[in-house]
Amino acid sequence: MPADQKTSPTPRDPDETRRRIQQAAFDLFVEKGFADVAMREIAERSGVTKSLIHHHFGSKDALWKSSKEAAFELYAENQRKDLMQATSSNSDLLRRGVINYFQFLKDHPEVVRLFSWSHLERDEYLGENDSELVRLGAARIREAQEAGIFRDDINPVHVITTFVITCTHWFAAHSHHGQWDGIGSDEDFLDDFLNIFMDGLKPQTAGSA
Amino acid sequence: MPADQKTSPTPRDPDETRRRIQQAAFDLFVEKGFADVAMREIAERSGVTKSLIHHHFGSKDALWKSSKEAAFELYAENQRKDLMQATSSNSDLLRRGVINYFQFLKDHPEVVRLFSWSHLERDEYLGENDSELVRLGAARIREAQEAGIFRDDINPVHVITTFVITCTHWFAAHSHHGQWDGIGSDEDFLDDFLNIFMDGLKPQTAGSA
DNA sequence: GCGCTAATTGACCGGTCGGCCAGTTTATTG
DNA sequence: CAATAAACTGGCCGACCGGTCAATTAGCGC
Repeated sequence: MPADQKTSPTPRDPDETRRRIQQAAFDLFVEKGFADVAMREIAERSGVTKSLIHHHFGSKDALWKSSKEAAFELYAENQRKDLMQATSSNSDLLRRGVINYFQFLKDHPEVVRLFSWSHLERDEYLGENDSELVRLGAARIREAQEAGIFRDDINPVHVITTFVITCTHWFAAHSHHGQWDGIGSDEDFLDDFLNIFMDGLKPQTAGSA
Repeated sequence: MPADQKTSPTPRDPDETRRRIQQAAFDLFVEKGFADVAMREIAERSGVTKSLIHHHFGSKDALWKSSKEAAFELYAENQRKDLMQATSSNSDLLRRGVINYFQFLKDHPEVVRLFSWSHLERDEYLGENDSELVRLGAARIREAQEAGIFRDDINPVHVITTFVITCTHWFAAHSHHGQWDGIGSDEDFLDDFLNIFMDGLKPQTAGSA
């Protein structure tokens, strides 16, 4: 045959194929959620036949689960690193934790979105897995309370919850509320939030209303 | 009469029919989002044929839009009422606003969920509509800052954003994080959040870190 | 009563869904 | 160089998707 030989017909590489399928599925799930993604789309985007996806992953559900695992792995790795490296208890520790968490979410919007989909679909996978992280964080807060660094009339879990919620939802909300009049950049918001939050956590000087 | 006669074959009531379709659609959209709801389900749940839904609403999209409008109407009514009734600027005003907002979300979890779906689907309907409310709220904060009630080194919009985000996401997150070790009730969390938040908003006494 | 409009139905459309299966092609390996 | 397993393909399946349409039925003014 003339010029257009197929440059070695098909250099097979199952690992790479698997990876590309996984990636395509991940991107689509992040964008549209589980229900609105078709196997055909995943096949098309990864340049592979639908059958091959079933060969590698078995089902759409398995692919979805695999995507959640990938996202959670990213998330958990970051959080564990941050929680473990801390040795002493002081006010800056929490501040740095919040900044780190905030930055992670900013760098990984796809994780935020995938988690949101998963939660709305009443998936329990994430809730089961991150409770360990919350427990670790709450323990740190409690230490700081006992050391007199933070006020001790607050449930430590609620401190964690507040900052996790605020950071996460800031990014989840960012796209659609982005045009709110006078809203600032990510950094501006983080500054303001930290100022309120950290000052509100200071031990109170008795005579507060 | 012998119990099970059909009580006049079909007592037509188009308004009631419309209402039932609307309600069934709303409930299903809240539960599963737009993509995962089938017209056939809506028909079945409202005890009506699929064709009749098209007769009354035209299309699935129209039904979806109608659901969003209904949810937003509930939401906006509550918010407007709260923002309008305020006449003077003081610290308790914001506190009461937060409590009211929190209570509304607690009473209307379906609104929270529908908004979440809508946002994830990158719908701009809500963002366009609630910016007015945010502007009003931010103006109130600014007044309080100018009156020396709140610290003035914070962007008022970020104050609104923080409390809206936290309240909303508390309920959005509530179901899946409900089992976090040591997490408290809605009221406990609101108390703790308000304590941190309101104290953090107090004017700072110069020498703060 | 009569006729018109609107409510309501069931059958049906083309298209897409996730999944399956019977093959073909490639790499490995003995 | 066979033989075997795995990677990969195209075609097909029944189920379901949102939407349409012609036909029936009920309400309502005259």
